[in-house]
Order: sequence, then structure tokens, then C-alpha cells
Amino acid sequence: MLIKSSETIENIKRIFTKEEFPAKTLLVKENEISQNIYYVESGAARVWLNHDGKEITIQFLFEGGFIASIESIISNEKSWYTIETIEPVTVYSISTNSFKQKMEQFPHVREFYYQYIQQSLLAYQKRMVSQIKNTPEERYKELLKEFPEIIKRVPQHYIASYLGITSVSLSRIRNRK
Amino acid sequence: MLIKSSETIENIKRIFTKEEFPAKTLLVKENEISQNIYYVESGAARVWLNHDGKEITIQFLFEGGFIASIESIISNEKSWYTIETIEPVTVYSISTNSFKQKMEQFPHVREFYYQYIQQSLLAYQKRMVSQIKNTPEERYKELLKEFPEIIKRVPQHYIASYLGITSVSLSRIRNRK
DNA sequence: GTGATTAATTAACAATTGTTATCGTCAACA
DNA sequence: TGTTGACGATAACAATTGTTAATTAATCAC
Repeated sequence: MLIKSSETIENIKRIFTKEEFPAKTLLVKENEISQNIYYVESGAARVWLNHDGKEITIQFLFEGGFIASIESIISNEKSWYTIETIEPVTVYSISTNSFKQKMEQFPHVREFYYQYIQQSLLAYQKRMVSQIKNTPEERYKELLKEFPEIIKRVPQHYIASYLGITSVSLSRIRNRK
Repeated sequence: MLIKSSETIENIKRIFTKEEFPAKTLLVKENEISQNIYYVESGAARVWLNHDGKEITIQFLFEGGFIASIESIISNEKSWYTIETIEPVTVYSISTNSFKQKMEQFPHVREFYYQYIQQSLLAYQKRMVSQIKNTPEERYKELLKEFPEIIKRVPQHYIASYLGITSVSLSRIRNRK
């Protein structure tokens, strides 16, 4: 989810701490409780998890997004996935505990958080429905239409697993007709 | 999401209105703004949408669940789907507007709503990941293990589209030793 | 209960995807 | 510069799913 309001961004920057990381940094690790939340100012990251020894990429994050294990925030669970930078990033970070304190203290932080959660819910629901009703080829075309940015910036084999197919199959889809 | 706290259920019953509907009643209609929220006391419903003339079932709802177009509540959009009872149901209903007023008035209603949204988010995320990383056969086995209730109570062709496959394919999977 | 409708199984075939392996390209790096 | 490793394209074949149609089973309505 992208943050539109520059006022909100300024507020975030005030309470978060600026940090930089090179590509291939693990900011969240699968099976560990995630201690931090990052607002991405520049760069890109991918969310992935291990499945039978294979890395399954389930999401991409760019400027304006947040890097966090949402299940760690919501219910203190260990993260279901790893979040790894795929480009050098500049982020603003805060510890999950501090963030929860800010939520208690400031209604506008709480409000912002719940707006974010609601928008994320709609996004996940939409993507789940797309997985159910569309073929891999249709999902690729949808991605091309709605998020061409992703296809430009991200290696193809990550996109393949994001779509739920192999890189071989994605290569075929791209070269069909 | 099931509601565990009986105190919460009692509160819901106080501000909602009891109603009964036969099977095959449309409680929410695709492309219409949903005006009501229903708490299911007994019975079952399915969430479906039209895709190239075919009905795609994306979710099931049972006792303890809520029937609502979450996108209508969150952003006043027209519903992406239809919600239809598949068994006679007893529900407690409230208009979306009244519910929003109650949220403003009563912190515990607001709190309950956000807890519900957060749990739903995790559930959608989990299901999206399952669609990406598992084969149809694996998804069927997962459903059998985690929600055997669904398989017992729901016609098979609805389950097939819930899993993102045809009813023919599900029949084959079930009879595959 | 009986006929009509809907649901589930099965078969045959087409289309798609997965798997494994090879090859060419490119970028990183010593 | 040369080597290594990562990435993407392609080929061959296996496995799975989709499609259509026919048959049986179950359910619904009167």
C-alpha cells in the first residue's frame, strides 16, 4: 500500500529512524519474531518463504510500502516468511514495541495503522480471488496491466513464483504468440 | 473467523436484529453496495462471484461468522461478490450505517471490529500463500485436515471452485488412491 | 412416489504446466 | 581477462488439469 499523504510521511519520519541496507539484506527472518517495522523510502524488497527447499516469493515491496511481519505485530507469532532487499534500500525503522506504544499514545497513529490494515485486507482478498479464478496466463497479463513496475524491476523467476508457477512456465507464457 | 467470547456475542445480539432466511437467499449482491451486516447464529452461506458466466465460490460462512461485503464497509465500494445462503440461516443483522455509528460511539465495538479485520487479514494471507505454493491436490488435503466441516457440509462443486479447480478435477483428486 | 433437475463420476482428448537438462547471455569479481 | 554464477530461453517428456460428453446417483418439487 502506498502512502499518499505527505503529512503522514513526515510524521512517520519523525518517529522512525533512518537506515540504509545493501541488496540481499534480510530485514525479517522466517520463524523469528520480527522486532522492527520499516517504511521504505527507496529501493525494493521481496517477501519469500521456504517450501520443500524452494524459495517461494509471495510479495514485492517498493517505495512507500512497509516491511514487517504483520503476524508478529497482530499476534506475536513467529514470521511466516523472510523479507529480503533486492535493491539497496533507504528505510525508516521503528521497533514493533515502540510502534505499539505510539499507537496507544497517538490516535492518529492508531488510525493510520487500521487504515493500512484494511487496505491490505482488500489487497490480499483481491489477490486470493485472482489466484482462484484466473489462469497463470491471465494472472501474468493482469500483473502486466496493473503493476508494470514490478515486471520492469524484478527478476523474472521471482515473478514466476509470485504468480504460483515455475520460471519455465512463465518464460513460455511470455513468448506465446 | 469464529467469535469465542460469549460476552461479545451477547453484545452483538443486543444491537443486532434477529432474522431468518431460507436456503438460496441472496444476502449480499455483486455490484450493489451492501447495506447490512449479518452475524450467523446457525446455518451456512457461500460467497461467490461471476467470472465469464461461471459462478466462482471463494468462501464459506458458518455459525459464528459474519456475512458482509467488507469492501462496502471499508470503502463504500459496490460488493465484489454475492453472498448466498446454502442452508436456512438464523442471523442477527444490523445496517452498515448503524454499525458505523456504534463503532463511533462504543470503543469496544470499534475494538471488536479491528480485531476481526486483523484476523481476517491473516486468514486471507494464509489462503493466498496456499494458492501460490500448493498444488490443487495439496490444497484439498489441507482443507480436509484443517476444515473437515466444510467438506462435510458443502456440495463438492462449490469446494472445487473454492480450491480454484473444476469439479471434474476435484472428483479425480478424491478418487486418486 | 414419481418425474425432473442437479450433482458426481468416468472417459477421451486437448491444453497447460511441471520437471529436468542444455545452452547462451550477462554481470560480478578476482 | 577469464572464470564463475545467476538468469532466461528452449526442448523433450511426464503429469496434471481443462473441456466436453455420457452415465449414474442423489435431491427437489409437485
